[in-house]
Amino acid sequence: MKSKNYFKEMLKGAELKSTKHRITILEILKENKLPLSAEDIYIKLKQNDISISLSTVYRVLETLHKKDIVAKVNIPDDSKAAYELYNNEHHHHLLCVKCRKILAVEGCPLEEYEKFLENRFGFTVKGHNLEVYGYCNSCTGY
Amino acid sequence: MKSKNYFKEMLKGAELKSTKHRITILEILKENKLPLSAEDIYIKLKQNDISISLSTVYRVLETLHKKDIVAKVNIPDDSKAAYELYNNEHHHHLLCVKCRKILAVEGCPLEEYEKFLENRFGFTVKGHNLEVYGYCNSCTGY
DNA sequence: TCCCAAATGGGAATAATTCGCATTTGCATA
DNA sequence: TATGCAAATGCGAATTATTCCCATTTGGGA
Repeated sequence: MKSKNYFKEMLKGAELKSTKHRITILEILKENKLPLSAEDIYIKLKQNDISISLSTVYRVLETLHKKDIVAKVNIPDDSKAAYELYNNEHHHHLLCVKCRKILAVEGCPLEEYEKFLENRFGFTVKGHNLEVYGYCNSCTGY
Repeated sequence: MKSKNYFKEMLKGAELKSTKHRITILEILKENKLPLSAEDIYIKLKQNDISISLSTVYRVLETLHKKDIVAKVNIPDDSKAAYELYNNEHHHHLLCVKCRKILAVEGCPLEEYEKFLENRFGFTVKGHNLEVYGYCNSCTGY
């Protein structure tokens, strides 16, 4: 129940009402380390007998994204958007193009690069999207 | 006219027929340093009085993408895919979230990181998507 | 030149996401 | 604690981007 209050504060800080749906979606995102699509979340909600509209799921995710509470992730060669909490530590994903498994890797190699961009181009970096793809451990060589 | 033959060879190497449409699309991509959407290309073709179907533009781009001739680029907060030639030097984009201008930056900060991923996780890196967003020179501070 | 697999045209179909509007709800204030 | 209203939601329709289907055309090898 701690996270519920935590999320309430988070929403208040973003000037958003804390609704049951928003908090539940945040909790689902928190439990899942990997990015989920709107539909993934919708299905999980239904499985927990929570009545919600798919539009609402989209709206909640988009709202939270605009407030920089959730990240919108583009998985290569996947037509739908995925979302995850900007919680834990900043990380990136390795996508296996064969088995489509996603591996999260803590840390970020871009800090220096972003400073370079600011100095060299006067560009104020706000964030970045980085997805690495290739063959995972099990799929290498096939 | 040189590039035409160059593209013919490129297509032959990829076991693709060299059709007028494919070559024209490659030439459009070559002339434009920045990523273009399927529709952008379609419009450019129409402006040059070239009759083509939008489906064909999509198909050509997707085919060239699968053969690693063109890159499929995800521009943050843009619903459509963009494409550019895997020609010139490997580079990345800075997207200004205010004026939506895109700046290409030569070079890549990820070579070391990819080696690290291979060693640490046994992941065979095939490629990556990196887009940096923020405020450009002119929009900083507003 | 002939042939056939591959490429294309064009409209219909699909998938993901957004919109419109009526209803409900969170929360600030009385 | 009750009230009012802006914000959030439900739900079906609309929109957008992309893919599919199938009849027709075309590139390029024999």
